[in-house]
Amino acid sequence: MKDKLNLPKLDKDFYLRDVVEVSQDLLGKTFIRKIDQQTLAGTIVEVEAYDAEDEASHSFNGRSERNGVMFEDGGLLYVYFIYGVHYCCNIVTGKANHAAAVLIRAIEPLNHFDILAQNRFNKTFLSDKEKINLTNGPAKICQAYKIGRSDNGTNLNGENIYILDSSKLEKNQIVQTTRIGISRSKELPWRFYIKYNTFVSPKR
DNA sequence: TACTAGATCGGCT
DNA sequence: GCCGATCTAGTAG
Repeated sequence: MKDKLNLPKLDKDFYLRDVVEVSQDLLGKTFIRKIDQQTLAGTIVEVEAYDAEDEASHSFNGRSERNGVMFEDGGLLYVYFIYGVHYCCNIVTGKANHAAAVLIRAIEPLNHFDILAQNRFNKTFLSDKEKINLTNGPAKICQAYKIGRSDNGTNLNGENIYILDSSKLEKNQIVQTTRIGISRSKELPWRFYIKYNTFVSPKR
């Protein structure tokens, strides 16, 4: 566990690549969120890619106040607010003006379960169902790890939020499917998750 | 287990 | 006005 947190950060070049490549390579990597003097860590277990020429992407209709971060160089956090209730968190990829990002859909917590539980359910003793429900969806992650509007645009080479490098998963550990919860470009197979992982989001 | 509604903001036509 | 890269609680079966 300690060892796992001492790995180097992913460098900027990692993020400057094609969004579908980056999304798959993010699976199994360790996400770090420092807040209130604590280092919260979790493994990325489910992602979706959203590309520039992709009708389901927020960037499809051009740059705006909201999606501006997507048009920057890769390696930034894009946080958006949706349904009047939830935040979702993305990793910006590719070079500037190629607006693409990876939606982080599920994380397997590695430490500080009590803090995550407090953030999500306002209590620290959870049922088995609640334990799974901590971080098995994009908005749940943001609630558990306290990611919100003010984190939009955070540079992942900084000290606040970043992702650690580790060896790439084998292809046979990754499942590829269509994306969830969208109405356009439903046919694109750009959702990826770690096979058999308990924290992959439930089907809707 | 399966479906449905409600929450409730802000971006965009 | 409309509706969304969601989640939860409720009801019915």
